[in-house]
Amino acid sequence: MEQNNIDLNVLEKQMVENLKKLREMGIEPYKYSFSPTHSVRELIEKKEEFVDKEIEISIAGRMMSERAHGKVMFIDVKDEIEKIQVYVKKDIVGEQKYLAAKLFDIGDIVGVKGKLFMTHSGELTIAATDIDILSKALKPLPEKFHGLKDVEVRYRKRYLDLIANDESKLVFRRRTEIISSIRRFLSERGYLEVETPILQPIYGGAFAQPFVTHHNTHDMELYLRIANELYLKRLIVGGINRVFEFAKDFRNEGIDRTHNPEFTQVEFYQAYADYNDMMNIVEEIFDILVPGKKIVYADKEIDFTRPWKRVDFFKSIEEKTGFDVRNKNTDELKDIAKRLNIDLDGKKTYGKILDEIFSEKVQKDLINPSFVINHPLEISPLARKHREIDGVVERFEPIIAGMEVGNSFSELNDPLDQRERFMKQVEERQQGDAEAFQMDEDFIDSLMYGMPPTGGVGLGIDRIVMLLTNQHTIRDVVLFPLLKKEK
RNA sequence: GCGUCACUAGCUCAACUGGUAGAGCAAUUGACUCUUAAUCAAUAGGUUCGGGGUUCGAGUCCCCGGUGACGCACCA
Repeated sequence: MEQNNIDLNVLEKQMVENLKKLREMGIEPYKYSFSPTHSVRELIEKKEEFVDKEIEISIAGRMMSERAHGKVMFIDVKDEIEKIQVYVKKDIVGEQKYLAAKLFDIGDIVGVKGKLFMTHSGELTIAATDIDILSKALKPLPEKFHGLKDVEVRYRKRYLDLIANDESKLVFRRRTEIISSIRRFLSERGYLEVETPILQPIYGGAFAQPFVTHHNTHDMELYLRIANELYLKRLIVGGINRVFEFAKDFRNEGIDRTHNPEFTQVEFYQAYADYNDMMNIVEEIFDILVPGKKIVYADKEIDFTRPWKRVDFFKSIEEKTGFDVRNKNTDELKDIAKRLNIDLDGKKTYGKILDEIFSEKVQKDLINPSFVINHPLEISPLARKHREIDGVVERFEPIIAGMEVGNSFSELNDPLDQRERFMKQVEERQQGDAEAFQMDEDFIDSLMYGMPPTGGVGLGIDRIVMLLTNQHTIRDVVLFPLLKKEK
């Protein structure tokens, strides 16, 4: 304790000093509980019921600022986002309480009892009959006017960001509302919410490198899931005909504006549906999320009016570039990419080159919500072959503001075809593609018992929240984004 | 992983081509019984991210390291 004091700066010393003085006055600065009669928001909403009435109300919250005037002081108390002014008058609360209140610091958690009135300047205010400290702060808050701007501190100490920046708190409230809306939508349509393993002995369902961990008792390697697709499909086999899960997935990859190593997806599967049905459902979900149809994201207006544009993978490339990239081999694709001035850098595989051409020439310009449909078979090992077009699968990706926000297929339910696709993946893995799939015999086994025709969708929650809150980095919609260790 | 830029008081920011590190808020003391970015007067607060170097002299220039932001790569 004594040693710690050496590190304290002047402000912190002062706050510890105030704590001691309060204890000397017989006031315990860390109370066990307090029962506010109202939230500040309730008082603001129902002020007519209370102003100038003989009704004693109480609130609790954090002291955000203080204006002392001799024998009177004004304190702003904030409980969630809403703030209310408290009028503390020596004549009303008494000498002892007033002296104690003077020892409170900005940042302290206080409980206030009193009656509501309007000041001469028209501000809703509690005339305190009693004010008590509930929890003493020992470090000063960020400055009141400019707030907290240092992005590193905002991410490392999110609590300070939430205290100082209301916009930040609103983003996270909105995030929860979005998740609740989607959950309600799916539940109302008869989808069963389930939980599937995060620790998986074989990972799959997406192209990504996993985080690896170890179970001591069984002495086995486990992977943090990169997707939950293969488990949800097992449940479809089991006769849970509509199923969904909000899942934290983990991918051992780089971090940028749209990628955090752990992120949230909702995946949902519906038996007897195909990808056309699933496109309609995705549109319906956004009907609910964007009731006004239009939003502004990064200064661009985005119109969610249905139906969204369908953009055929190969046709759109041909329209944009004049090149038909179907049925080309890897070398031919490389040549086309070169002629289109696309820098392929490290990209070598067939799928990666195709995807790069698509991203550069088509996807970037898809601002209004669009479904990219009918992807190449080679890059879609879990999607079933298109019913009419050769070489492509029944798959779509919703693209909004140029950003991929999901992925969906008519699910491959032919176990023999699935085994072949896995074999191809295993070959690519052997050729050094670290993101290729592992063989999953247990999953194929489940398909052998018969999976109904099924449509499945995965939606990236973080990116959807970014869009709907106009945030331009995933870190601003994830409460505790991954950062390096300090020091 | 690579490149560019940033890091100064608790917070938000200054400090010209190298020349005594400053302001506002927050804090302390005093005045003030309807203030609200309260006001007035005074006081205190710094390992300029860390380490090394160049120099008479480094917040400023050079090197190494740390953390972050942005871009690139990875994430088909």
